[in-house]
Amino acid sequence: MAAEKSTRPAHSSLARRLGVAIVTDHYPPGEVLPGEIEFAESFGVSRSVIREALRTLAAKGLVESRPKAGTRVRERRDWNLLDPELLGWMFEGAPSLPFVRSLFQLRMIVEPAAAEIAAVSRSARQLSAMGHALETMSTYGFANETGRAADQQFHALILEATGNELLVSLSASIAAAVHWTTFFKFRHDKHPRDPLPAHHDLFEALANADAVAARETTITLVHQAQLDMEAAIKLGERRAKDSSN
Amino acid sequence: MAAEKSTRPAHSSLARRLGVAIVTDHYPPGEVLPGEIEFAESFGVSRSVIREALRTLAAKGLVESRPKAGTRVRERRDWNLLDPELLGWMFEGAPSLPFVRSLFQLRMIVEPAAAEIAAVSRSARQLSAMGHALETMSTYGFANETGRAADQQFHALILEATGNELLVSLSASIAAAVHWTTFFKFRHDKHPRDPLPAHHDLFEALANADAVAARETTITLVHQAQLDMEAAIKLGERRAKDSSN
DNA sequence: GCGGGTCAATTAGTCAGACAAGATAAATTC
DNA sequence: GAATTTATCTTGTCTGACTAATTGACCCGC
Repeated sequence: MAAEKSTRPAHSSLARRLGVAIVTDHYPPGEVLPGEIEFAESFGVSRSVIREALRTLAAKGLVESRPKAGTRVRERRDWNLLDPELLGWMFEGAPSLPFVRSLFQLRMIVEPAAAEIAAVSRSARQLSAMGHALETMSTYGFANETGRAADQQFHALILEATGNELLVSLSASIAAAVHWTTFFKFRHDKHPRDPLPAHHDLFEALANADAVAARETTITLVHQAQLDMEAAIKLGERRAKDSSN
Repeated sequence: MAAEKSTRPAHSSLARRLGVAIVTDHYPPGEVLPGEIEFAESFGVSRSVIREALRTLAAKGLVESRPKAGTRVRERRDWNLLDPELLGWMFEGAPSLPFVRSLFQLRMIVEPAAAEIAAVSRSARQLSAMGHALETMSTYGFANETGRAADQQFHALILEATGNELLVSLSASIAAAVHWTTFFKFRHDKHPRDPLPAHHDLFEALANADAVAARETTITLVHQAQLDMEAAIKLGERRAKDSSN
């Protein structure tokens, strides 16, 4: 019934569908999925398709297949939660408050430290690219898709400036999740605090190669995002409760 | 020629083989892999096996398949470097110095922060489990497999004590890599500095709920591991150069 | 009655061959 | 020479069959 992705391989759509079903606890950990033949028929696809979808999920640590034992959902602690795709699936449903707090705690650890490093190792070229992204953000704002893209670009440039590819990878995962949280946020509340001034402060710190200021401004930036996010979640929960009563 | 895993699915072994080949730059980014039929024949397997292996790699961001265009290796920045399996593959060959430095920089960011959180939120039960792991480490040492397992257990408990599942996931990835670096280290140098005293200090800080001390001792712990690691790498490089001359 | 070993049933794993769909590159036409 | 059409090449999907491994039940011996 949902608008399926037009020209996307069936195994890919199916992997996504099953992945979302698993992370939303439709198939709880420990549960054994139906056998491949039966499972394939229930989705109207061939066994090959189901199997390739399961391989994708297995690669992300979601499931585990063994002959005779069948395919079972692995414990949540075994999931590769930092997989960008997996994080995206998490935000398909309404993310739980503890999970969002975990996410922001991680951001609060990683992003200030990254900004600190970037402040002393950023190149002039990267700095100018950041300036450009910042300008685009100022022009379009955060409600606009172009503006949000510029925001992500801005943060991606900071991470890239650290010269640490693991930090880049980690941030890419976080960014994937943040993209959804941002969308989620603006879906509920059209007017959160304006994050633009803080971005300008951060840019200035990076331009001045001021590591301490870069750390501080990033902390306020993330903290502000967290407040907006939590407010949006609580608002969403209140609305859900109202409509159910 | 290498001792293949005995009873492991062919698609899994193949995924590993191809994954290692890609991360060791045998198939550089941008390169188009041979067609599935040809590729399958060259490995003596059927198309299904090759396809499922490629799905696994695609799930980790290593490759990308499109009809007619073929399957090509994606740019390194698109890889999910924090995938535990992928990280393991990285350390199949000799890891590059910059990569190892990235890894330790990340550890230096995450682990002290995690220890700080764990110091105030660890339960009594977790604390006693840590004590037990520490004792096992003291008994068996780091050259022994049991001792190394206890070391990993010790650090896993700290992360678990943070109550942040994303940190747990991140650390699981790092631990996977550290497992290899430790192995790599002891393969070259039988007698690095003894990390046990630092572990005892960390345990004491956690027991006292002293966040600052937990952070500090973790920093020295990671720093020490980094020094040992870099020495081992340089020693390895020197030996490689000597034997090639 | 209980423990261990044996055997059969079930399920993932693998194989072969075929057709469909889509994208690229070549060929053709204007 | 450029745009359009055609050819073909590769992944995607399906079918149906066989293989192999694990599990769980059964049976035997203690």
